[in-house]
Amino acid sequence: MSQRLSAPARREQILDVALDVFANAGFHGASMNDIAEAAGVTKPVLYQHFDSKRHLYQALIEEVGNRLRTNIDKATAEATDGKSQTELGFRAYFRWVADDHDGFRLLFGSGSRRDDEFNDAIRKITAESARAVAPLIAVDIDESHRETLAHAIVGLAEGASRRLVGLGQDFDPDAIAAEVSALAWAGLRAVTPR
Amino acid sequence: MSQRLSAPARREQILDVALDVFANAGFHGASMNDIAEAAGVTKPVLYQHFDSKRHLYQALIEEVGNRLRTNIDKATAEATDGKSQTELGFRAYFRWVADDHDGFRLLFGSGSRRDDEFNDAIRKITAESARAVAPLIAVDIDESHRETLAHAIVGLAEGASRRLVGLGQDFDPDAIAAEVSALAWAGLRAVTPR
DNA sequence: ATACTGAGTTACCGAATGGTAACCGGCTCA
DNA sequence: TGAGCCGGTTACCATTCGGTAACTCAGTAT
Repeated sequence: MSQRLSAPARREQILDVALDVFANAGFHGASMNDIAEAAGVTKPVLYQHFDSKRHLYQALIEEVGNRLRTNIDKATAEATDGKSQTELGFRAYFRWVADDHDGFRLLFGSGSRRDDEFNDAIRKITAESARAVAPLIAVDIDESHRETLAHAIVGLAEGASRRLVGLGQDFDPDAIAAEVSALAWAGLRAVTPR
Repeated sequence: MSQRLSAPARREQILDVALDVFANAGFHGASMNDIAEAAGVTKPVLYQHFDSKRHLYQALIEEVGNRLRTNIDKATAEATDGKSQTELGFRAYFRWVADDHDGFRLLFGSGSRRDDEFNDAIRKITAESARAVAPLIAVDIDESHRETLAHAIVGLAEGASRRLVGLGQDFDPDAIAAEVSALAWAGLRAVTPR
């Protein structure tokens, strides 16, 4: 049945397959047997590459998080002003969502947030996005409120994406990004000092 | 140890205690024994009031969802124009979050989204919020995009709340609501027909 | 030929957990 | 006073699932 693969190749394949399985069934809903079967091997093989189910899951969160981070960083690096930074950031975000539905569901789908260890990893990811957003609020405002608003903006993208992914259909990320970023930018400009 | 309660009283107490336990440990992380112990009874008592663990959880989602819905509906009923509708809606939302941390975490914390059945229940709740938001986008725009933007706005509140609840401290819901609703309203006004 | 390497399998264990059958004991009312 | 209602308990079962020890077997280098 199963092709014999080199260790690194098998590891990659397992990560690939596990993302699919976890995204669809969740951490608790997916058993190691399920993943092994989907990968065309047996359980002990998984344990040759990952110490535990948790480690496998954590590795996935890490990897998917990196993909997201990298995409956004690359996209916004070119921007000079806040407005285009906003536009490019959202575009990168929605493009990522559009072609990594499984990744989105793994991180934000969720069920990952239930576990303290996983939740921390995911919070780190959203916190990074928020840190990129915070400076776009130009007005003088309480630091803690600025952080909260930044997280709200991140939630904006998440809320839209959850629906889009939930619909199951493909969507045009650039079109969505244009509208959402327009909303976000206008909103950010409207924040006033108290 | 355990006080002898009437059936309806016990049922209420179980719901109360279960919300606490589930909110903190998640659906899978909390065992029926945990809940029974927290309620000061034994497992079979739970099964006298709820058919299964899932039914108990579902009942909680339903109840918490109703509280949220009711609060928002009551608050926005008095509003005449879109702007104050937005303000009052967000204020009701954040007030609910502020005094029902456990409820918020149960619905959006989450882990509830992992299960199809639970996810549907929660989607229904956010979809209702979105339906209230959608008419605030006055411009002529594709219906599906309008829906997506409405969900984005709901995500706005969720994103802010998740951070606030995550910090573990109490917060002033009205202050947050003022800022977030200002952001949302300005953002909604900025959506342009394509 | 032989011995080694390393990917993969079979078969199993132990713990946790959802759920249930059978029983208990105090209160109330005829 | 005794029957029965009802809230509650003890003790148990069945199953799932993470994790592991021991083994197989093909290729390869000597």
